[in-house]
Parts: sequence; C-alpha cells; structure tokens
Amino acid sequence: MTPKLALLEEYALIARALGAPHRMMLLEQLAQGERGVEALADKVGVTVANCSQHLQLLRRAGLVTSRRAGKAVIYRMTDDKTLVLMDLLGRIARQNLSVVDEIFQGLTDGTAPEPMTRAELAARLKDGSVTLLDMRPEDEFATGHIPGAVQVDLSKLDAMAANLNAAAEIIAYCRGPYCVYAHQAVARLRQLGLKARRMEGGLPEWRVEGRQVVTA
Amino acid sequence: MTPKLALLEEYALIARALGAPHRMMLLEQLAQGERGVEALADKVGVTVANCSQHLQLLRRAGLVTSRRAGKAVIYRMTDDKTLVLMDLLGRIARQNLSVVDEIFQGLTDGTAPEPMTRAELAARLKDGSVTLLDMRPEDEFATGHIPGAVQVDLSKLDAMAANLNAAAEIIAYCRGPYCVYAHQAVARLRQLGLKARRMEGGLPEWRVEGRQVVTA
DNA sequence: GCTATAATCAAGCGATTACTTGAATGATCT
DNA sequence: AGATCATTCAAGTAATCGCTTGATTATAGC
Repeated sequence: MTPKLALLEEYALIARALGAPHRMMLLEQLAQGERGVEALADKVGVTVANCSQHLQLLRRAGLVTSRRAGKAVIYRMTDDKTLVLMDLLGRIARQNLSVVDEIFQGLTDGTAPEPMTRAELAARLKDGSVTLLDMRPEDEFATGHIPGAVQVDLSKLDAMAANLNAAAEIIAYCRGPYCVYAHQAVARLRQLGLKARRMEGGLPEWRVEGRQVVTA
Repeated sequence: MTPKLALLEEYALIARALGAPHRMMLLEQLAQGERGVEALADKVGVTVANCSQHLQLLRRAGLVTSRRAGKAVIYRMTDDKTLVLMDLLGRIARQNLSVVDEIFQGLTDGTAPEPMTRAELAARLKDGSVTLLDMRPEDEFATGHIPGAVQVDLSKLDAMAANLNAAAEIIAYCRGPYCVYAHQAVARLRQLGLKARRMEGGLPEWRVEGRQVVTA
C-alpha cells in the first residue's frame, strides 16, 4: 500500500499544479513557446516574485523545465501531453459543470457552429477558400502563427470586418482551449452577418501536430 | 478577462478535486461501479465523515453524482472521460517525474514487457490462448469482471502459479492505471519463470469500450 | 412513535497555499 | 570592481485544505 500512496501523492502534485487559474494561464503562455519570468508575469498579470513561485511549483510537478540564458531564466513546457490534459480538463468542465457551459453560452450566444478541425483547415488553406484570423495579441502573433493568418485584436475586429470577403468562410483561432478570443470573435462576426467559425484548439495544438508555423 | 478567470476557476476546481490521493482512490473505486459512502470509506481507509466530505468536493467539481437508495446514498462517476483524464495524469507523471518512474521500476524490476492492448486481449480470449488473472479483491471481482478471468489475491499468487499452464501466456489486470496489483503480479510470475504481461488499463477501461463484463 | 442505520453537518486543529514585501543571489556590462 | 538587470529567497498574512470529533438529519423497520 505504501508504494501506491507514494505514486498517488506524485499524481496529486501534478493535479494541484493545475489547480490555480494563474498557473493555468502560465501554462497557456508556455504552450505558445518558451518565455522568461518577467514576460510571463506581465502576460498573466502577477508580480514577478509570485510568478517565479508559481513556475517553481510547476517545475516541481514536472510540467515545466527551465534553463538559463544570460541573466534570464527561460521556462518551457516539458511535455506536449500536458496540452491534451488541459484540453480534456476543459471539455470535462464544460460537459459536467453547468456554470461553465453557461459562461460559454454567454460568450457565443449559443448559435456558434462546431469548430473546424485543424486537418480540414490545413486543406482549405491550400486552396485559399478561407480567411484565417489570429486573435492573439500582436507580440504572440509575431512569435509564431499559422501561415496565411492575419492578426486582429478583438477591439479592432469591427473595423476590419468591413474589408473581409463576405463569400469566403472566416476561421478564427487563438491560444488554445482556455482562450476565449476566438469564441468572442466568431460571435461578433456572426452578429455582423459573416460566415465565421473557430478552429479547433489553438496555435499550440496546431504546432504539436507538426503543422507549419511562421516564425519571425 | 473576467469570464476567462471564471472559467479557469472552474477548471481549477476540477484539477484540485484530483489533487489528493484519497480522492483519487475514491474515483478509482467509483470507476468500477457505483458505491455507497460507507463501502467507499472502507475501501479507501478513511472515516465515513471524511469520505462524505471528499465525495461532496468531487460532486462540486462535477466528477461524481449521487442518488438516494433507501437510507443509503449511492455515488457514481459522472463522466467516462474522467478515466482518460486520470490515465493521462499517470502517464505524464511517469514520463516527467523521475520519482514516479523509479517507483514503477521498483515494482516491476524493470524487465516487464509492454502491456497487451485490450483489443488484442479480446481476440486472444476468443481462441483461448491466454490465461487471464483478475488481481482485484474478491468482492470487486464479484461485482463485475472480464469473462474467463480467474480471481487471485496477490498473497495467493505463488500457490496458484504452480497450477498454471506454462505454455499459455498469462495476462493480469486490476482496477486501472492507479492500481499496482497487476504490476506486482506480473513481476512475481516472471520471477517464477512464467510468461506474464499486464493488460493495458483495468476493468473500467475495458467496460467503457463496450466490451463484455460478467456481473453477478 | 421509537430505534437503528446511513450520511451529512459543524466546529476545531495543524498544515498548506496564494500572495505581498523586501532582501539576496547570479550574470552581464561598463 | 561596481552598477544593473532578472530571478529567486525569506518572512509574514489571510484563506483554504485534510482530517478528527461529536452532534444532526434522513430513511427504514418494528
């Protein structure tokens, strides 16, 4: 019975590492690429010291690895499977917690169609029959994005919607399953009478599948 | 930003629900079938009051549902996907936390072959070319088991090993990814010079795939 | 209604957690 | 060597967690 408890204690360590919103945001950021502590703290909205503490906890749980680069310490995700874990967590939450489903209903007004699979999007991009929007902030877009994507801030969506080809279907993506930008973009575009859907997952999931990413 | 935080708070609730060994054990038990509070408390080794508290926390996280049956309250898993989540958690732990890998090495002496997939086992059971051992306690075996399996307690394994057909491959299974009985059984049988492997996953995973289960 | 059974509630304890603040490293640049 | 920048450490606080103990609520049988 003792080795079993020891195992479960370690599993629990990982589960608890996921058990705080700020750490989930850190993982969401790290899923897009490696980052230093200060950059992460900025993005997530915590103090640097606090961010460092969270990162150390994630490291103890094995979810994150660090290396030194000059005077900076660069953190990155240890294992791509963590993305699957986070996605699954979200799907379970949405299915079993009515609060979560309600929040999504609120974000999307409930009329949003199923997201397009990444495989289908890849095919559609080849024949140019879709417009692809990257809803993440500009700096994240610059770090890496899907070829052919156009970066738009949510606040500037209305302005740019006028210039969009109304015939082509619009596909929006963002950071991944915890990010709501693409949801909000699709809801807005559909309000404006455009054909819009989300891409399934986000850039990290796209990258993990070995699909092409534009890096600056 | 506020809806996103609200979402993450809910996801975190689920993650934290998995963040305690005793609750993982409760879920492991519930994965085998619905149970009352006292039965769960006995199996997991906690007081009834404490067990009830854990179950309520799991319920708040949506992982578990309850119904009343006479004077008993019966709990059951809400969603089969939770099994996948737990399995993934274990796999990530094993891959990224060296402590976990070491514990497994200790349990299996490191020579254990890859487990047999459930699909292959199902096929092999049809042509009778394997001996199937259910390493769970007798009462759990009675509640439901794979057709053709023989129940053995780990403590009685040596005695029964003598009677086993040395030609047929032996496959052992137990409760699932958090259970170590099958690991230990395989290690022991191989020490005794027999051809033994684990089945991938446990009875819950077998059942979820829609495969046949014998119920009393 | 009374009693027994099964589960939950309520209060309390020590341990842990998330965060803040301010000081201490570690590495680079001049 | 001294100054600067990025990160970590250390100490403290309020909140939460896991568990215990004892009382309380629901249901069933007599």
